[in-house]
Amino acid sequence: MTTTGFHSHDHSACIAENLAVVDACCGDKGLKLTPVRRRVLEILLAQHRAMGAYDILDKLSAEGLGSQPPVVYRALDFLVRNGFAHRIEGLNAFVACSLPGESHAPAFLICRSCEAVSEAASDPMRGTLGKAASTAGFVIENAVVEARGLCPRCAEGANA
Amino acid sequence: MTTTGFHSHDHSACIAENLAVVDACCGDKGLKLTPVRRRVLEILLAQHRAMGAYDILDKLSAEGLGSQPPVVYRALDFLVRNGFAHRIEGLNAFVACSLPGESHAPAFLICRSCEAVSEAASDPMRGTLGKAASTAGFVIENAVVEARGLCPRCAEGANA
DNA sequence: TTGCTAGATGAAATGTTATAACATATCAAG
DNA sequence: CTTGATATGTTATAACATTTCATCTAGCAA
Repeated sequence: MTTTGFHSHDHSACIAENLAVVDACCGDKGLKLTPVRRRVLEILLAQHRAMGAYDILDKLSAEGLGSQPPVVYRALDFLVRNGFAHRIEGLNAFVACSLPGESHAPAFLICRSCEAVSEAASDPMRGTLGKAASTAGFVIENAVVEARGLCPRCAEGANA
Repeated sequence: MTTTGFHSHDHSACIAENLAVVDACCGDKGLKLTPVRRRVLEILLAQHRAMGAYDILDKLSAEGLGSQPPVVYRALDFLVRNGFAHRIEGLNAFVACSLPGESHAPAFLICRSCEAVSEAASDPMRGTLGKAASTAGFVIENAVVEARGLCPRCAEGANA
């Protein structure tokens, strides 16, 4: 079980490595990581938290990289479609993917206090949900799994 | 494993029974099922599908029961808080609860074709997600589990 | 080189979902 | 009949997302 996001780490290396993987992946697949797309990914990577599209847009436009909603939504769409970022439905917000290039059935642990987001592998077809689906004759194509609660740091703070 | 919503049934009885349970439940807990709240629940019960707040609002206002967004959002808030309805995050929409009065950790099967929604019991603390959380030291308070795909009827149609 | 094509971007307007803020009504308890 | 609590009505606006159309650029074929 790999989860990332709640433990401390060399964050600039983490960003650099993620970007390198995405770069390579785009090269392989003939995808273009244009300046806007790259910058949006960098903004997301700068924090292991969910950001709203308009928060990202504020940053972008401060840098002169486009100032209208479609600019950021198009970039996010590219990143999400290609698995470099994920949408958090429960927050109407976005996070960088922790495992770009890997196959994806992500589940999220979202801290309600600090809004940090951690990504875990999941397997929606198994367990209760899979059974319910097969009983009902339902064909699962994808699943949203988002747990909310307290991250280790905030849980500790809450007890104090 | 109980799932509801995809099989055919006596729908007017299904509505009546659900309302009766909710009525009783409100009586027990001293909650008021006012006309607006009751009507919103009826509108949701009329179909085993997710409806947007503004769709509901249209119906309400056609009947003279309040015509502004807060009216419907407040009614939905009441219904969701008390477990008589659920919010579907992936659709920004709402469904009536299939098992009002029961304890709740619902998971949803949502047909992308006809938008029918079926509710299943889930147990987010178990399985992959629970393991990931305990490994990370994350305390889950609640979870959103929404599977999208094709319901039996639509799956059959798609194969034809 | 020219010109075609597809994908990416810029910009304006609009659509959709949700809440803030404040006023009013209703009703049961004292 | 006042008070306090809860529910509603109403206006305005915040927050999130898409449509539309024009323009630009890279890659490529004639």
